[in-house]
Amino acid sequence: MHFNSQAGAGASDETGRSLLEAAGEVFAEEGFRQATVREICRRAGANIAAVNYHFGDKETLYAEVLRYAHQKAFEKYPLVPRLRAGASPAAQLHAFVKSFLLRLFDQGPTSWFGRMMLREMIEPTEALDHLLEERMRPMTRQLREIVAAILHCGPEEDRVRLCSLSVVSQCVFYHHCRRIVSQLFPEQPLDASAAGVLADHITRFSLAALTHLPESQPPGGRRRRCRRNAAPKMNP
Amino acid sequence: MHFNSQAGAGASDETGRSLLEAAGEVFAEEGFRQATVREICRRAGANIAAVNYHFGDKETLYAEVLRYAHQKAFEKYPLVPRLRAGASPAAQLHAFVKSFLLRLFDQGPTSWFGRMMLREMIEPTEALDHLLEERMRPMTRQLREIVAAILHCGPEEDRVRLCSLSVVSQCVFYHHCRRIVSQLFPEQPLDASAAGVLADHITRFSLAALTHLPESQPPGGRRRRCRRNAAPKMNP
Amino acid sequence: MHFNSQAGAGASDETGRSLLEAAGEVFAEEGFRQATVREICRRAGANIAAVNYHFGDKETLYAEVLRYAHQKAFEKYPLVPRLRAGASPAAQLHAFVKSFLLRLFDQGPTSWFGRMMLREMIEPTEALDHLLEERMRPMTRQLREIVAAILHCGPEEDRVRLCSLSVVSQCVFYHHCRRIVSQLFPEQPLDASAAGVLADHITRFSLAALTHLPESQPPGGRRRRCRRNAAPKMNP
Amino acid sequence: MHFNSQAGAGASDETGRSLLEAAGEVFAEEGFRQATVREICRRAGANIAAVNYHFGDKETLYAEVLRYAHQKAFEKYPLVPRLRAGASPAAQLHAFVKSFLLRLFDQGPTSWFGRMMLREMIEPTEALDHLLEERMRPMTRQLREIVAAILHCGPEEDRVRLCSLSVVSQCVFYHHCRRIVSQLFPEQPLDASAAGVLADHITRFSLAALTHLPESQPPGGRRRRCRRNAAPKMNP
DNA sequence: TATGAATGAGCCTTCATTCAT
DNA sequence: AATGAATGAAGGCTCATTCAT
Repeated sequence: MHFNSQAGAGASDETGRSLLEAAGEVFAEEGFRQATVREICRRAGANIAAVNYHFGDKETLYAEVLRYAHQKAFEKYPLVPRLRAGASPAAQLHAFVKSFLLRLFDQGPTSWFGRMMLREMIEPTEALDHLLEERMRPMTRQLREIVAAILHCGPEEDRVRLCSLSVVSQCVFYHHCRRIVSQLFPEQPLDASAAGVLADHITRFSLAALTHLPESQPPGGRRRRCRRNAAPKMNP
Repeated sequence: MHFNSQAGAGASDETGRSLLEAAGEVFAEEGFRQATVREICRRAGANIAAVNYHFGDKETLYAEVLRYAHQKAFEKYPLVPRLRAGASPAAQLHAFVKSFLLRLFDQGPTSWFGRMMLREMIEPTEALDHLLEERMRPMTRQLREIVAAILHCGPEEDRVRLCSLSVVSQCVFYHHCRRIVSQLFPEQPLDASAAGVLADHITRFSLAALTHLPESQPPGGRRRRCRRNAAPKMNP
Repeated sequence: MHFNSQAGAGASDETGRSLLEAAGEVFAEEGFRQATVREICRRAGANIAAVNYHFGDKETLYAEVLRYAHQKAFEKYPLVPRLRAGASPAAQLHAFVKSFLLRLFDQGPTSWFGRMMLREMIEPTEALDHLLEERMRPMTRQLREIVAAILHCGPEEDRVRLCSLSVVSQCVFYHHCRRIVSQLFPEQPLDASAAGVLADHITRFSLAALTHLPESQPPGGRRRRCRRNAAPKMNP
Repeated sequence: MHFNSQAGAGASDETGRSLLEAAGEVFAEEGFRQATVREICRRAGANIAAVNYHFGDKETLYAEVLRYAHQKAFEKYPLVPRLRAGASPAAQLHAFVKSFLLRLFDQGPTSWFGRMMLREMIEPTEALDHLLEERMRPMTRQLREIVAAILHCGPEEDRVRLCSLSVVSQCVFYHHCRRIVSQLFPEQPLDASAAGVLADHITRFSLAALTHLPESQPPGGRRRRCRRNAAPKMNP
């Protein structure tokens, strides 16, 4: 754990672990810049100099925490939920959305990831780069494949990307805008217990969209069955 | 402009205006807490004490800027775009989404509002309360009415709320996660010029969903017109 | 009133007078250093620059206020209360003490003097010098004469000075230590209404002392009537 | 010494002690509000942040200094000076007055207490409350008992309180008004070396008063032994 | 191996004063 | 004759970091 020590370190990783846990809480609550080393050490029951001693500096600690948080979240809610072989794309989408939401709405240490990512989205840190390429890209790939399967087209088409983002956006939104949504719609539950209901809605909404989306440039042979409503005249 | 003076103030107001503009930039970039009065004054070409003189304190300045930013954004892209009388709900939805996106993706002073709201969502300020109730609620009301018209039901139903949020979530997302999306999908343009394309997609996606949404959890006997795709078996 | 203007000034001394009154309050409450020009101007309903305009600077204003306060206090409670010709020294002492106390315990503008002097005693200002020599010395002279008359000796003797200070000390004390005395002895009234009672006690106490004070070096001929108690053996 | 650490602290404590000493000087000179942390740190040879680190904030430091100053003053000049058993009330009074004066007129660290109390009297701090109740009340109690013994009455009578205050007032006065007295009476020595002379005078003056004080407002028939001087006609 | 002590930059705010009008 | 605007120094305090032990 000690940033100077050789791999394997000493017997007692205890302080380092306490710092990691405490830092998870504080970074999730305050973000990188507003979090203070003092508060982290206080919660970890460690000396004020412990962060610098164990991790070098605040930034390195943050990167470590982000990785740790990601690992925890994806350990509990894996990227690829175990589906029976041959699960339908619709079922896969539902599983994807639900695990996505659970990751964000879970409480305790698991929640650090979602809350830290929130901050990263509007104020990226160097620490994000690695995570994005190594960890996030597979997730987007998976979603694109599910969406492509539903759309019956290749995963690289533009509309697949746009539709994937539309799906993700709904998942992220309920977490991201939780506080404002709660104030504007007090009747809308937004805690962990609501993840199921939200997942159902998001999946249903997205499936309805995906399965009835008019093709931008109708390729010709492909026909939509529910023609009546599917092609809105936007500027009547 | 002076925080002690009555409305009407003096002739010039120049410094106060400079501060407001500079503060808009800085608050949008840094958020309330991380923004520093020093930087604001520096950019405004004003003395370090100017904020205190003109606005009393940092918090009041922030509230003033938020109000100013909101006004600018909604002046340029009004809440209710002028539609021909009797415009179809679909057209109204498209207009709503497009002006929503333009507000967020516009550059210069108009962009402050969206960026400040971003921060407010994860770290609300007292200044938000008033804005939320007075300014945001009408917007949500408008959207609910549009969605309700498409769904052929009353605006207070749960699914109207959920669907409205699904629409908004897509608009917000492209702005909120702009940086991450840009990195994961470099091919996806996300600047102001893309607002049209995004608005088209979001509207098309949402309309497809709204017009084909199963009315609720299919109780079993209920049959959808477009049976094949519309009622996914989520856990096959 | 204007520090630049010729004697006679303009027609409207109004702002200057307001400043003087407001400054009296503030200086009495806060002392010279802690009083702020802002607060003075605020209370006077004047512009922030009014003090500098009318008086040059804070220090000059303070000196002006001190003189003004002294004048007010001694106008209301003159140094030499009108006594019938040939009043006994005891009666004169009582009158001196009482007017001294009234000056200190009076409320409203008259109280400024006592409260400002309080501050001057522990943190003298240049403004004090003039007042001390021109105004205070006559008062001490008067008291010395009264005390000397009671002691049947010349006003320049050491014991006259010491006894005068003992008298004054009691008057000053109840005002100076008002807050602490009030907390330690809540049953002791210390407002303006108590001035009479306090004056009676102080006079009685001091007269008893003065009339029975053992002479440091008993001059021989002079005999004390009440010998028994008057010469305490301090180190038995 | 560190404000977070338990009593016992580290080995050195050197800076904390330096701060305490420097703060004693500065607070005695300037009072709480006008004293600056910067100046304290400068005199202590410590960093500007040292006060915050060692004491948390200026206010806590002040409270600590007040306690420290009190302790120093009463260590050197204890409340109850060692009197031979069965010392006469007069001797006790003299001892009380003398130690009181020595505490005030002593120089160096011992003088902080008196000078800080001076400020507290006209501008009490929260730090005073505790000191007043815990430390000052015993002193007033002691004096009341001495005075009561001289007056041959119970310590709770009104005149005991008034006379006690008359005694204390003289002690306090020479310290409190030192500067003004020195200017008006340059011949009056008021440094530590004068404490003996002043104590003698105050004791003699007070004893004379106490032993010859008319028992109350002479109701008319009541006759004093020393009729000639003791019952002044205050308004002849 | 680990820490209490200390650092100096920087935070927001308030101050008496000055300046252009 | 008078003022609103602006100034720069200084206020207490917090910060991540470093250092000697």
